[in-house]
Amino acid sequence: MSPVRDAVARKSGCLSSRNTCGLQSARTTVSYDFLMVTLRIVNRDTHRTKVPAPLKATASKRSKTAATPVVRGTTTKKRAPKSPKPATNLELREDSIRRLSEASFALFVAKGYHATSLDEIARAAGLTKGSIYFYFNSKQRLLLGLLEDAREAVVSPLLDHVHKIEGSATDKIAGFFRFSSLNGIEQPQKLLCLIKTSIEFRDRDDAISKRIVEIYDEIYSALEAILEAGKKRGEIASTSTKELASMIVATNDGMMLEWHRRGANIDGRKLVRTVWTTFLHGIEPSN
Amino acid sequence: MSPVRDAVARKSGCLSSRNTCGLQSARTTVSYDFLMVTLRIVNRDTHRTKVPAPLKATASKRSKTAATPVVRGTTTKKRAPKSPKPATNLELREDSIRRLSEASFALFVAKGYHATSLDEIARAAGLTKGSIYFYFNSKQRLLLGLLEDAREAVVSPLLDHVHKIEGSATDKIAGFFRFSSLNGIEQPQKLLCLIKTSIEFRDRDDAISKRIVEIYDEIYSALEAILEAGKKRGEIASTSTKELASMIVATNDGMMLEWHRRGANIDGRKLVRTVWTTFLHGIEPSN
Amino acid sequence: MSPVRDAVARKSGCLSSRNTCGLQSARTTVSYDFLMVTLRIVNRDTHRTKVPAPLKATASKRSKTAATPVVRGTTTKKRAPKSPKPATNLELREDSIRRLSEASFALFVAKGYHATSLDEIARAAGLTKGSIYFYFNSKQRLLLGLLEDAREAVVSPLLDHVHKIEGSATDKIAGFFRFSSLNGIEQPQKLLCLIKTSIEFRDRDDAISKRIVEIYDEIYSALEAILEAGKKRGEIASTSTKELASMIVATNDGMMLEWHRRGANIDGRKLVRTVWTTFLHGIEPSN
Amino acid sequence: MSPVRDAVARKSGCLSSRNTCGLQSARTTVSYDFLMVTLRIVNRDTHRTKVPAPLKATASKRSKTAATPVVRGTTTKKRAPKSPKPATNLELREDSIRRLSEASFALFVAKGYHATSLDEIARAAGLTKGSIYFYFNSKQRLLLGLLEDAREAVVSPLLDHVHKIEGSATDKIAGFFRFSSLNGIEQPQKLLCLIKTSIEFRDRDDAISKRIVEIYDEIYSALEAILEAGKKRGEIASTSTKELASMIVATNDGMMLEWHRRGANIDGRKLVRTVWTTFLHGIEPSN
DNA sequence: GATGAATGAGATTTCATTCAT
DNA sequence: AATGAATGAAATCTCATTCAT
Repeated sequence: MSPVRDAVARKSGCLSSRNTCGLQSARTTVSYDFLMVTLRIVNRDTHRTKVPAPLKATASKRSKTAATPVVRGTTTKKRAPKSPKPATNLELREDSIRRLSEASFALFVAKGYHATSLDEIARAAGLTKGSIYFYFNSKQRLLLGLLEDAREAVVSPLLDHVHKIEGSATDKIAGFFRFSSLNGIEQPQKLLCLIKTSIEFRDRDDAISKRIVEIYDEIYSALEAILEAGKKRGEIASTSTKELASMIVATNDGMMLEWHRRGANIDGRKLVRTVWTTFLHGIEPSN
Repeated sequence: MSPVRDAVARKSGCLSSRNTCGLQSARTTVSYDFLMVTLRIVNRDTHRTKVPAPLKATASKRSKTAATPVVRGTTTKKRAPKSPKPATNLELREDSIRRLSEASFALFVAKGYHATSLDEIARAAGLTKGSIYFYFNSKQRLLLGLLEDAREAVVSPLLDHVHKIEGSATDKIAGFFRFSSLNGIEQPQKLLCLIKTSIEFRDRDDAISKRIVEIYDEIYSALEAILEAGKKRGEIASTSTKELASMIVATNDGMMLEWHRRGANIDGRKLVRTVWTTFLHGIEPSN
Repeated sequence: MSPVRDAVARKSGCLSSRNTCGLQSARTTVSYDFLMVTLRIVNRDTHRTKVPAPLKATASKRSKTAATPVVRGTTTKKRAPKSPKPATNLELREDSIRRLSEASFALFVAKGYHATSLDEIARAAGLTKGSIYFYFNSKQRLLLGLLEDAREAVVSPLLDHVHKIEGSATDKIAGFFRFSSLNGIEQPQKLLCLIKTSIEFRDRDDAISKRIVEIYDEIYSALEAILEAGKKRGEIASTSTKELASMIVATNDGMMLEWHRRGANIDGRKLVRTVWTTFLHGIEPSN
Repeated sequence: MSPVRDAVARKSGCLSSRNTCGLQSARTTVSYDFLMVTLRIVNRDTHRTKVPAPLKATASKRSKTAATPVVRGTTTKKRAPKSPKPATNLELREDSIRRLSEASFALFVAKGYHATSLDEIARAAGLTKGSIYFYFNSKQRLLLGLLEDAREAVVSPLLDHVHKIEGSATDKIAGFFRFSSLNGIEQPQKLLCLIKTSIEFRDRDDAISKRIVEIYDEIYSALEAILEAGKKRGEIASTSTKELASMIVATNDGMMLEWHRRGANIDGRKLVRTVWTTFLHGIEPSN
């Protein structure tokens, strides 16, 4: 998609599971960092967080309505630049887009698209409503942009990963599930945005619904291809492919949503393990 | 809740999965009645099926552009009664409440709470916004009422059913899952409303969130009790109880949502079977 | 068109050229009442103006933002009912629609469509923005409604009148011009709204442009039919019919706009006479 | 006004009626060059026609969705120069001003002042909003500048021309009308801008209204002087001078607007002829 | 019991304007 | 000379809610 978005997408990969703009309650944070990968990322972020709004050259002129960015403690009116360098236009641009994207991801995931106002997003991003329209052109396009981000950051890597797996169909499915759930626990924002949006925009006839259907169809297609091949090789019992693919997606999404729902009450890592085990061996494993 | 609500709530359990206000596409109807259990439920429903004139025919006295100064003057003020009998006040009352509840369920499931306006609901019910305020007191209370309905029609029977099952913990869990999924496929409206609402209202601090947490906690408690007992008897490997309970809920909800998402593209019955099998035996069943 | 609008349209015929919601400056008032017809109408209006907000039963609950209706001097918060009777819903409806229509006509004529905000209209009508959306569904539809009003109150009577004229084509054209200009001077609001809108929405591709083109085409068609018939009978020199029709419209509209532009600086009656004479005999009449 | 503006204003008289930024549809182009006078004017224009690459080709470096994070990065920062010569600063300056003026004229005429955004203008001119503020200081000043342009290019020559006419008052009036209408058909942009603006800004109290009143007063004064003199010499029937002047302006403006309204549906040349004839001899010429 | 009128708070969107670079 | 980021005020529009009838 757009190179700019691309540029940002790549960077925003480092959106730590911690960096939830203060919008996700503390409890969820608990279970985020149980995996190696997480640590690295959290570290990257942390070391960036040390930078305490060092150089105010970047700042936006006035942000009267723009309450201080939620993320940062310092209540400077000027937005705290994430990068210490004197911001060029391009940096400014990317920074703003990232702020807006992050805030949107966090809020859309926490409250849903319809229940989130652009004012909230702008405030959380330390910018104004106008800036949202400057970068994205409407609330809808904003979400479409996020979906693209999510697709590139979550779906594509997943399908790429699965594609590279060698072995039986079962291996591939297990690999799919493993990769997806670990990634989901690790980088929940984007995956959750995708899942929640797919639920909120079911059965509509707008651009968002269409894009979501396309994205999910990519996943279904990949899974069905694997299953079909597996059937031909006798690795998979010949149940209905479509429903099998749906079952996989259902388990994955259900797990993410459950984790999201219960927040700190459960341990994401353990939940993943439990679902895994069941998924592979059923609830009567001893059998 | 409001006493009125309550009185009606118990009855409205008979909200047939068919009578979806024309809001759910035809596809779902296909897969509803494929299981024995269905029949029983359908029967419950059927005995009220004297009621002819489904909503569609009655509904929307006025067009979409309702309030515009459009021709309307002489439209019949009285709505066509659903039941042919001379309507007593009580019947009128119950009829109106049922219409509103049905319309709300259908729309909240289809579009979500925030994206559904009271106008839409009133229109779909063949009444006016005012009547919603007459029976329920606000949009929030309306949803709370539906949640109560759903709890009584879906959750209570499920837990009752599970409670009566004799056998190992695994048997009970399997029974839970079986009952829930069949019921869910059969009477999706209420269960879906519960699930979708639980996602839309995650992490809030309002009456709705609280009630949902309570309802889900009932389920978690029941499951955890079963699991704990099973562990003591050595029927369940001693993994974390909480996460095990969550896994069960996740699988169940994920399946419902997936079915909801894919609509006519998959066969609900087959999906349930597939999820079942996997749930019991894992994806490597031939083993 | 819609009976409601119809009902209102018929009444608002008595929208005196004086009753300009205080939005047209005093000067224009000067030249309005120079014709017999005017006098009658002005009288009708005047006698209604005596009614000094007699019964406040009608009133709107609260009109905090709704500044007191511009037209009336008394600064009662409640809107002053134009008719003394206890307002039924229908009366309320018609009254509100009339208020909004009148205010819109006045403001659209005075400032143009784009430069007029709905807030201004609501304020001038003594209602709120919301009520505009209750009766009309958007700013665009509001204007479309006004155009319909104008067509029914101005264009249709004009064409009817011309149709009844017996005599030569020249007689008919003269009759057209006479009727239109007298009416225009008498009831300028609607005709001016039509003319100004036709200029403001030239060359667009929206519903308004289309409707205007249709309305003007009615006029062109009627004129061209007359001219063609006249040519056949040798009453009209065989110049191009289309341009001849356009010339007639141009003279008429130009005169209205000029009167509108110069306001109190010129005498509408005299202007009409002058244009008439020139139109019939040219600027070298002594010849 | 700004001296810059002034300097350029005089030159920009050569804004050809053809070079309408692609914003005026083809039809108008058809009827432009049908009169002798045209040729002279076109010639004036032509000698500047070395300038290749009309706006169309150059314009809009960026697409309509300008500010979205869309691919753009490497677009040439520098606009393609209209003149091939190595642009000095002064040339650049004049070129930019001309682009902006042309785009503004075209858009203000096509859509009106209020309905045209600075973004549209900038886009049509191949520049950015900022540049408008660099050269003009606000949207209002931009229009004031255009009005000055129009006055100098349209009104002054007209009055000069009329002043030089020798003969009776009738001759002068006829000359006024002839010159104005031919010029108007030839160079419609500026005259139309004047006329349309005079309608859009009627009755206001801002700088634009005032300037327009002044400009029109110049015309009225000139006409009234002629008429008064004519009356004294008995060449003009002693009707009211003011209304006579208004009639002349009304006919002229009405004709221009009608031509503007009907676009390709009528032949401007024929319309002018028809209006002329009627203006001189009335609709009963055979008499 | 139910309606339809009306409101006001807040949502999305537009846009003239400012300013650092 | 000109850009592009950003703003804030105001515009259009939506919608839950109130209330007289």
